[in-house]
Amino acid sequence: MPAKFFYITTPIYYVNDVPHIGHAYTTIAADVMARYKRMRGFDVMFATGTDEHGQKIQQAAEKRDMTAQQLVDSVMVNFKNLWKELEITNTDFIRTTEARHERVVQYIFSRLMEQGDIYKGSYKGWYCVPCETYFPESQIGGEKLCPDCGRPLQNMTEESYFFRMSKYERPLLDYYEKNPGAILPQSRYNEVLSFIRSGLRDQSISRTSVSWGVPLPGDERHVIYVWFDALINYLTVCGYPHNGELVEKYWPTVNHIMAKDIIRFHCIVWPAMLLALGLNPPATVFSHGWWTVEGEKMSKSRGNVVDPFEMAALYGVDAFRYFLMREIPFGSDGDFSERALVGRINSDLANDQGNLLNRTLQMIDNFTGGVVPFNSGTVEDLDREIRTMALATLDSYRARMDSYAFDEALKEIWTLIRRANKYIDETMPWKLGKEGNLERLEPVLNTLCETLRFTAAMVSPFMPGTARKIFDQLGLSGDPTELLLDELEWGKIPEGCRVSKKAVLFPRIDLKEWEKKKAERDARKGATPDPGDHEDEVSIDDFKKIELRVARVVKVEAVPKADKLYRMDLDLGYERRTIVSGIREFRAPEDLEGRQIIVICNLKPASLRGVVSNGMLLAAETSDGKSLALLTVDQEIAPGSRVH
RNA sequence: GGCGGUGUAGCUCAGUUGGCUAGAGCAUGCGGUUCAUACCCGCAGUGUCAGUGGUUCGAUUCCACUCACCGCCA
Repeated sequence: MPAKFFYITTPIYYVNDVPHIGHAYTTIAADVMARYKRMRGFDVMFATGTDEHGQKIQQAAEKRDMTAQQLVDSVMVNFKNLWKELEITNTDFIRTTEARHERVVQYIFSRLMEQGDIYKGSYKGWYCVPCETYFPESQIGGEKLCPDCGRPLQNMTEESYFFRMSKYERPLLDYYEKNPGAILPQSRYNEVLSFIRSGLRDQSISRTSVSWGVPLPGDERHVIYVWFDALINYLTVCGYPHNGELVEKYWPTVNHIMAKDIIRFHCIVWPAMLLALGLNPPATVFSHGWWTVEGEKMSKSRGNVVDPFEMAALYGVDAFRYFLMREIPFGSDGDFSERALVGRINSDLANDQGNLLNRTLQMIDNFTGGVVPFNSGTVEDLDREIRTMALATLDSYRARMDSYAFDEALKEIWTLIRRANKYIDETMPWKLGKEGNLERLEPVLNTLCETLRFTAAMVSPFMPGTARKIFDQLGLSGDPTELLLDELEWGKIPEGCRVSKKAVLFPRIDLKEWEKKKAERDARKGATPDPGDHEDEVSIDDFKKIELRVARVVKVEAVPKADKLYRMDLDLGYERRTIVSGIREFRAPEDLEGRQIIVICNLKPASLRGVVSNGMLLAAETSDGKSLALLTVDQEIAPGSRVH
């Protein structure tokens, strides 16, 4: 049989960030696919890693008074540890600061330069220094503020090397038109194609303003832009260019998994680079959705970032993995809530799956002396129906897995599990046992054990630990994560297989108790708020530039079509003025009118939802954004008084 | 503004090329069962299938428009 190869990757994660649920999700999905492909007989290469270059890293290191290398060395470990904790079976872990990688980046750059796909030019545009990004005119408006962080943009002209991407517009279109499955889900495919059709421009791939990166061969004033550098990791892992054999085996099969925010690099820039190198574009680029948390966008400033280490510790690695893969279709956005996770644990894992194993084992202990009945008794239609269903489930499971429909694959398994629970009620093995009807009891219990064996096999890419426990308790030898699905046959439980009932797979979580503990955890988290980012030092003169004054709130009304905004009329003594503030969700108008507040008077006016705001009030907000306190004065003072 | 998508049971969603009484899981109510983790099994539901109009013998499914929300546009 000719060997089958499969290469799957996660993005390399930027180390200027602690690992969160988003990283975990991508990597778990890739791991599930990698494990599944191994069980289909593929020789799998599975790579993840860290992106360690770029200006943000450089700046973060300076702030902490360490070298960039020291910083990345220390932070990178968080990712490695998480993957170990989550039982990720990656075969490589690539860091962009490794020599093996930098060599490949420089090789590729030089080669593309030689063949005329890279040229030197200059880049002009509006640049945000902290975000390391140029923004198009269409996104920045008249204020020239960064759409991400709100800070002022700089009009920059920078000497830069360019990748001749425009040249690959037609070849890319040809490729995608011939390979409609190369970008999944389909909605992303459509987006990418319409983007390419609107015309491709050459891509800037170097920076002179940054020093932490791969030096550009032949022009040391430049550093290679992080994205160009980062994408190449996929080839480095594959042994490009020196290990032609490896490239030949794995590269044609490469699947890139990532979140939807970075598809353009993966579906346009990267495939164009590959075409330039004479390599095939990725076989599949799958972009999945984003998780909100308890219905809200996850962000550091809100303080609602989900820590995967914490979730795994609280609920177990398998339950966490199961939830992420089951809760939403791969490709869609979804909401992460601990309550929903607990719901899935109780209903799917404890009641349906865990209980099926538990009650089956108990009956084997009670009625057949702890040994799985073997090839005996009278098999009836009902037993054959279960067998047929298990085999059909295995088929549809494979089809779902092959198309990344993880949630559907799991639903297929659970339909079988529910059927098996019903089968117990239909056959009433406990009654057969008490009656001593072994003729009927034995095939029934055997059918149940076979069903459990099948479900363990199918579930093992998602929940490897659980699959092993099921095998262990059924008394089966071997590792379910290592078996081959295509060789899975019904009726192969060996003679004399002795079960050993142990702790239940998933204990039911008592909701009342859980709520109490959750409240305690939340309270503890609130006690030490996340300080967020700190600002640079300022001089007293800087501070004096900010004109703070006491104002009396005269009138407050909601801004139409804006959930969060108030239009507030203020009395400053020497004048009246209007400001717009985003505190509607925290205070009612009657709680504000008549109060004295602190206002920045010399803030540049800004129009919010069509209302011009001439200043800003001051308020304190917790890092989770859930509560807010207004700044005021501790006794009445003339409106307009200056605050120093 | 341009292109694309979504709107179905209390919640999360499935509904193939238009056709039997519109489905699943969770949650709710009632009944059964006792091997089992107060579990499992059965039954019961509720739906102007976003709205309006059109094509058709027949529309959740096709077409047009309206409303709401979302994605992409370096």
